[in-house]
Amino acid sequence: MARTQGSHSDITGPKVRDTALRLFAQHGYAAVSMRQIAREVGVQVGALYNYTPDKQALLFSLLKGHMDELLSTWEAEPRPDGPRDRLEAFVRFHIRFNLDRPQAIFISYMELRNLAPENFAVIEAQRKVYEGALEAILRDGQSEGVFSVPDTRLASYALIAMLTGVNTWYRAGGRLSIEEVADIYWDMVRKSVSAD
Amino acid sequence: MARTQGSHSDITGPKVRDTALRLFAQHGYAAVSMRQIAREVGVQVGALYNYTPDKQALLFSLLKGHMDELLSTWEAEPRPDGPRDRLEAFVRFHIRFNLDRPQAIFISYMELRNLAPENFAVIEAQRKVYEGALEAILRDGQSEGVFSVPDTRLASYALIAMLTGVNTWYRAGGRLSIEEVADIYWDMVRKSVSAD
DNA sequence: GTCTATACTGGGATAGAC
DNA sequence: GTCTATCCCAGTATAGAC
Repeated sequence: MARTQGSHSDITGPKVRDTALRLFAQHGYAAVSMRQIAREVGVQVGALYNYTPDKQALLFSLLKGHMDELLSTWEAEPRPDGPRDRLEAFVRFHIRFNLDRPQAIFISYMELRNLAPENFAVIEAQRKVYEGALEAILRDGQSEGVFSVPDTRLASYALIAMLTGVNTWYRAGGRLSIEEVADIYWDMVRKSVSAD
Repeated sequence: MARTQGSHSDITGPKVRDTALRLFAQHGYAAVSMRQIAREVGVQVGALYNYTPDKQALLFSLLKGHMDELLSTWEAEPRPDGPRDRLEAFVRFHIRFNLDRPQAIFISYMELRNLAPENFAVIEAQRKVYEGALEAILRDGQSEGVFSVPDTRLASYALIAMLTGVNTWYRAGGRLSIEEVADIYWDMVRKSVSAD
């Protein structure tokens, strides 16, 4: 049946989020106006406020949705036995997950400072949970004698930064597939913690 | 002798740059207004335009000055013999240089997209020169058999990201000195390329 | 749910007096 | 070199008709 003319909440809603994500990633939250989002969605500015109370809530919703997905996807991953295989699983998961959603990753790193303090606290706590998973793997491996890491905290920071950096240069259709990239990074990570 | 009242170009000029650097790093280029800069400098808005033709030129000037300093300081560093020692020198230089000027480093990574295209091209070219220095070291070490790196290009990206990541967590007065941090990172870097 | 119209605030930049 | 005043445009957000 035909809908009431002008009623498109199931189309416009996602479109607002997709457009905002794309524009925030491209130009930055502060540089993107609600007018611009509306224009690219194909509605008038006022209509946006049916989908978000304000611009800040839109940013927070995008980041929160992304972090929720990151944590739940990671927790649903198979959990191999032993720190060595778990580290490899983390490396491959992180690269794959990040390269699959470059825009969300980008704003998750770039737009943290544009979150209101209470929103920032929520995202920051989720980030710590995720990074804590890596540090736990390193700690286990260290105490089991499978890894040799001078400082597990620093090592987790170093490895996260290294892995996340893939997004700054990787372009789909380049000379390497995601799997090949993951192989190369895993080789460096493995050696850096003296595994195997 | 007393200067003409209200004439402070030698004080105000640097103050404008310092203030802009600090505010851009803290809130982001797009989120900072010329009015805000003027307020914190202690002048009226109109006075700012004695020191920069516009806001964009102010950002570019900060980034350009930073990149110039990076390249000239690196080129003035002692250049040890052999890829292994040159890599160590690069690692320690990068960490020290970056931790010494966190704000400039921060905007150099975050505000690239807010540069006008012609300005972006200039900064990007300088960045490639710097990163090329690391890749050259890796290539030399690989061909001399001192390193084992599956892909020197990727390895240079990976290492740069890892080293630059120090700035996201390091705080002066924390439990580790800059030298201790550099020791730990050098240990991981060295192992990741199978040196020694 | 979307539109048009508008309130209100703040943006970058300039002119001209001192 | 700085100030005051101002131009012009854009921002977020809301009200009320359809």
